Amino acid sequence: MKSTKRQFSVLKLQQVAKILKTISHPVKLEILEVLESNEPLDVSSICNKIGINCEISMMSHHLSKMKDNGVLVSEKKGKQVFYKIADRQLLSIFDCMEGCDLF
Amino acid sequence: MKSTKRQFSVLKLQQVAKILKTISHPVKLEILEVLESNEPLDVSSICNKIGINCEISMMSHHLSKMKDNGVLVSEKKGKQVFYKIADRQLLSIFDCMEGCDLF
DNA sequence: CTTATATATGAATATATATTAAAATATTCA
DNA sequence: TGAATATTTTAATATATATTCATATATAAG
Repeated sequence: MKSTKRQFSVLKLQQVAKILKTISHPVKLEILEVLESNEPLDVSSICNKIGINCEISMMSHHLSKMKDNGVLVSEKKGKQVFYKIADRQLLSIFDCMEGCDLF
Repeated sequence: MKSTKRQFSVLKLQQVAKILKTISHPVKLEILEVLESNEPLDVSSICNKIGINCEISMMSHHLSKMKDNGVLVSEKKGKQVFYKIADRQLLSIFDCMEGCDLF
C-alpha cells in the first residue's frame, strides 16, 4: 500500500518554490524547451529559436537569472557563452503539464 | 523511437506559465500538499494545518488567487467555504520535484 | 433583531519581476 | 592596435506579487 501523504519540510518547499518561480514565465519555459533538444546552445541561437520577437539583452537577463537560481549552467567558448540545463530531470515537469487538463 | 522534441504553442506556454506562477510560493505549495490528503477543507482548517504561522486573511488571499487561476475550486456550506484541488493531476508536479536533484 | 463566527475584500506598503535602452566588457581578427 | 562581434551589466521604468490591517459580508444561533 502506497501512502499518498507527503511531508515536504518548509525548507524544501522554499527551494521548490524558488525553482518553479524561476521557470514560471513563457520565455523561460521556451528556453528550456529549446535547450531540451539542442543543448548546449549559445545566447544568440537561443534567441533566434525562440518563437517570439527576442532582444538579446532580454534573453541574457532571463538566462542569467535561470543560471543564478541553478536551473541552467554555462560555459564560455571564445566569444560565445553556451548554456545547458543543469538537471534534465527538471524537464519531466513538461510531462506533468502535457497530462494535465488545466492547461 | 520516441521523439524528444516538444512543441508547445505560445498560448500553451502562457497557460502553463500562469499555472506554475500561481503555485510557485511556499504557502501555496503547502496548501496543495495539505489538500492532497485532506480535501475538501475549509479555510480555517487549512490555516491550522499549515506549518507556518498563518493569518486567516492571508490564507484567504492565497486561496482566492489559486481559485481565480483555476488551481482550486470551492463550495460554500453554511458559514464555511470548502476548497479542493481542481485537477489532482497537477499533484504529479510533486513527484517531479521529489525525483529532481535540484531541490 | 443582535451577536458571534467564517470568510472575503480593499487599501497601503514593501518587495520582486520584466522589459528596454545604453553603456561596458571580453574576445577574435584584420 | 583597432574594429567587429557576443554577451553582460546597469539604470530606468512599469507591472505584479505578498503581507498586513481594517472593514465588510454572509450565515447561524440565541
